[in-house]
Amino acid sequence: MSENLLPKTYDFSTVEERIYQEWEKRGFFKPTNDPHQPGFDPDRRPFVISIPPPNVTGELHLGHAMFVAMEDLMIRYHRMKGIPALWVPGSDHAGIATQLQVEKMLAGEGLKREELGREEFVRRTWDWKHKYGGMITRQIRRLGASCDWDRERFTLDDGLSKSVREAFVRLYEKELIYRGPRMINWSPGLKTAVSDLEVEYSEEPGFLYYFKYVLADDPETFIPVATTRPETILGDTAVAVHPEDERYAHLVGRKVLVPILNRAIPVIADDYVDKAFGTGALKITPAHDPNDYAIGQRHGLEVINILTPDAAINEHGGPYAGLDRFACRKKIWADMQEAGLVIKEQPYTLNVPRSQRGGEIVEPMISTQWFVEIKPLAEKALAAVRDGQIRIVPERFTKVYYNWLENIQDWCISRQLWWGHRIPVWYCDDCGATLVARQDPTSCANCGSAKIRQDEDVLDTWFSSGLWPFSTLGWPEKTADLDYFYPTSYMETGYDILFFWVARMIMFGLEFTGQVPFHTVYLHGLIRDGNGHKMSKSKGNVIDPLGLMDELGTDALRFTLLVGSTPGNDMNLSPKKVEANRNFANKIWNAGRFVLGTLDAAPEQAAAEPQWTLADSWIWARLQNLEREADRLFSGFQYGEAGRQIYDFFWSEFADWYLEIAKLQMADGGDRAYYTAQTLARVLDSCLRLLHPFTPFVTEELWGHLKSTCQQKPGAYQPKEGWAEMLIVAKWPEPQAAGAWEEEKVNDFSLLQEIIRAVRNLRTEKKMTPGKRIAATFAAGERLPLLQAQSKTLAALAYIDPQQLTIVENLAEKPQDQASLVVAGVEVYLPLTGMVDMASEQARLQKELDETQSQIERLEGLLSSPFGQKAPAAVVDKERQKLANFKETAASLREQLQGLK
RNA sequence: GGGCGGUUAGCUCAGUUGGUUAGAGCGCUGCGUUGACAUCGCAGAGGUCGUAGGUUCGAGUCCUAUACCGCCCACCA
Repeated sequence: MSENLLPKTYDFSTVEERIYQEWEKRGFFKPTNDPHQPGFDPDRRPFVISIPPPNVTGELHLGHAMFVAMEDLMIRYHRMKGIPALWVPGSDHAGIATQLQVEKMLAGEGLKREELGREEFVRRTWDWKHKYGGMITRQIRRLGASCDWDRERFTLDDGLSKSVREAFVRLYEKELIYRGPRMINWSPGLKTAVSDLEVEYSEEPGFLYYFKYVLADDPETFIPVATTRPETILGDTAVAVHPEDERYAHLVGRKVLVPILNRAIPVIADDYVDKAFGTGALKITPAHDPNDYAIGQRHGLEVINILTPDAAINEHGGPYAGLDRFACRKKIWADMQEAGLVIKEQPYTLNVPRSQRGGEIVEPMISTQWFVEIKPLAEKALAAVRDGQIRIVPERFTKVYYNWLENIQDWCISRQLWWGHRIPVWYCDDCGATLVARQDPTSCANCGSAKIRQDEDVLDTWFSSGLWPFSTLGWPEKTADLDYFYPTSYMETGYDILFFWVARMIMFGLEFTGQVPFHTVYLHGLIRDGNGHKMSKSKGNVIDPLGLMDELGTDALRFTLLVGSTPGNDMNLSPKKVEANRNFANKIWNAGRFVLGTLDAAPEQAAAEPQWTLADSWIWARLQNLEREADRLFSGFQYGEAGRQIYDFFWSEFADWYLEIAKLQMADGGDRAYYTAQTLARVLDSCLRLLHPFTPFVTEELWGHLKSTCQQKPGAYQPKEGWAEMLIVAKWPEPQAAGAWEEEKVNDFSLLQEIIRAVRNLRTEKKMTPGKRIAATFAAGERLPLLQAQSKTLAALAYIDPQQLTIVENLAEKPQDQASLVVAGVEVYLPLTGMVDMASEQARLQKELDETQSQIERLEGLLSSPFGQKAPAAVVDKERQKLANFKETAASLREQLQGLK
């Protein structure tokens, strides 16, 4: 029993790192058909995933753990199917996040970004990246990620920077990139423009301020106007009313005076105005409101920007210049009150736009920025999903995707940051020319002047991430990798970045490579805490995956994430669940330990052809069924359900039943023991394979022991295709069509289980000397052959003394003073120890009979209803069979009741 | 304003071509430990599947309406 030197409890802490290094060292993370290796076969199609690149600033959170677990499962599954599998890892420079992080670090040294200057700041950010950037990838390795680390990329490395440059220039040359003043979202804290997607709206209490716009030539007459942002009055260039609003019709065309500043502005009429809202008159600030901007365009209004980059009032604000926007709001309102211009203020719920990163209130502002004209790209991206070139899982997200792309606005791609891909545009100070170039120019292509300077801005981080599936494979170079591995297969990520990232990859992929970047988008849900709340540092409910792995093991965490989630649905994670799955890992370990022990004890050869027992056939049939189910569920992306079924099979069927029976069969010795050991090893082997994509470490470790045990022992189990080097590259169990014999074996065994459970139940209920073997009598009727054949198993699992076990077809006389029951037509009698409580025994049987009787009535009703005619014959037969069984049971119960009297 | 998801056992959730007694884990109750595992075993209690209609021989599953919770998009000052 040498193998039982294995520890009684699975100790993941000594296993995980060793196994991971072994996999990596032996090169299993690399695709088996690599274009860089001799013997490469371009016709063997690969399976490819590009990792969603985590931020270099990142620390592992459960969102990362989720996608790593899911993608690793997908990769391992395909790898085991013999498909060359490539998982390209990497990380994202994450412009804003990283810049903020480094600024925070510098602040600790009392330094400011502006004081250091751009060049020095970028240098320090690279230092920071080199120092801490590896942390996230180390943590991803801990999760067991089988990425090809030799192909690891960073969005700001040379190759990817080249891709970004190429993409920008191509779009510019196609006139799909332009620069100009447009309404953008300005983040005053970050001092940069951000895209629409980076703004989040939150409902917050505020006020609606009502005030007077007095006529320029008649101070007694005014138009009442309401606003939520009084400071924007400083930028007003018109007051608008609805054309059909008779209250104000006579004032259209007149001039009114901007409060405090006393600028005269026109009263205009525009359909946009809602007569019913507020006062029905709308102040127009074209520079600081998107709708006002549109109205301003229609009416040729002046655009007055009143804000500085940090959202203080600028020189256009007259006496308020230099004041912060919110200080100005208070001050101007107080001043207006004094001037008698205020009507009232009313509590009002605002929908405040805030920066997704910094959290501060974002200001709509006219600013000169770079944009991608996105409609032409969006159309192709829409078509690719519509015509099925790309499938989104779960399917409902296609609608969301369509909706967004159909209403898409031009994408603001410039950011006023220092960390990122600098916009490849130069301006000539001498001739004013704009130069856009793949190579950094040293002089003006137009006039030859050396006095050129590069645009200060960098690109939105998502611009480079949008290229990720092909830039990581070498694009725009025509590399062997790009040729072979592109388009990739699945894009697996959270639904929260469907627009940010997925849609942009599709647009860019089609635009730059003429192909879809992947054919399937699999979206997982978000991880919430045990109560369904979003995890956040401020709430203090963040669960740290590293802590969970330390405490409960990587396999437990992975299994929890994979099995607890369904596509596109959020999941709540609690440590309790992970603990339960730690127990499962331990169960696998111990079942494995037992099997290894029996293999050692088994004979080295058999004398004859196998005579399979019912249990052998049953477990084999169930395993085949499991393999078919796993295959069906995997191809339908139902990984969670597949995991659950494997779990159930392993624990409730293999461990709870077959292992117990195997102990008996081993005790028989000889051929029985030999073939039992074969079955044990075979089923364990298959289970480890099926489980490996979910729980790679414990299965690999155990499989290693299984392999060496079998290899050392003559006559031991061998997989059909021989032993693979390690489980990670072992063959995935291919499902076989169901054999005709399977159903009968499964039915017979189920019946046996039912009888055993019933006996155990009765023993418990009657409190019959626990742990002691008892006598039993079975009147089996037509089940006689089955029970006789299975008498040993029956006795052992139902704790019956084999010497006192009686199995007959029918009893002439019902035994007296016995507890009895009927199950599936088999009558069971157990001697009652102690006092026979006739009354309670009678009551119990009567209750049984009543229940059976009501089932009979239910089924008779059902069968005489139209169901009997219209339902398929197979379904009806099943019910008829049930009815017959119940009737048989009822008859037996009645006899037993008679016997008691 | 538009769209989506959820509502199933005390708690957290499965349940994908509609098949007739609805499942798991945790928790709970009772019993059990010299041989794979107490991170365990055996047995048990616990649900009119949000509500109201409809389709069907048959609905947790399909349709319609509705309530509550959550999310996304749009951004009426």
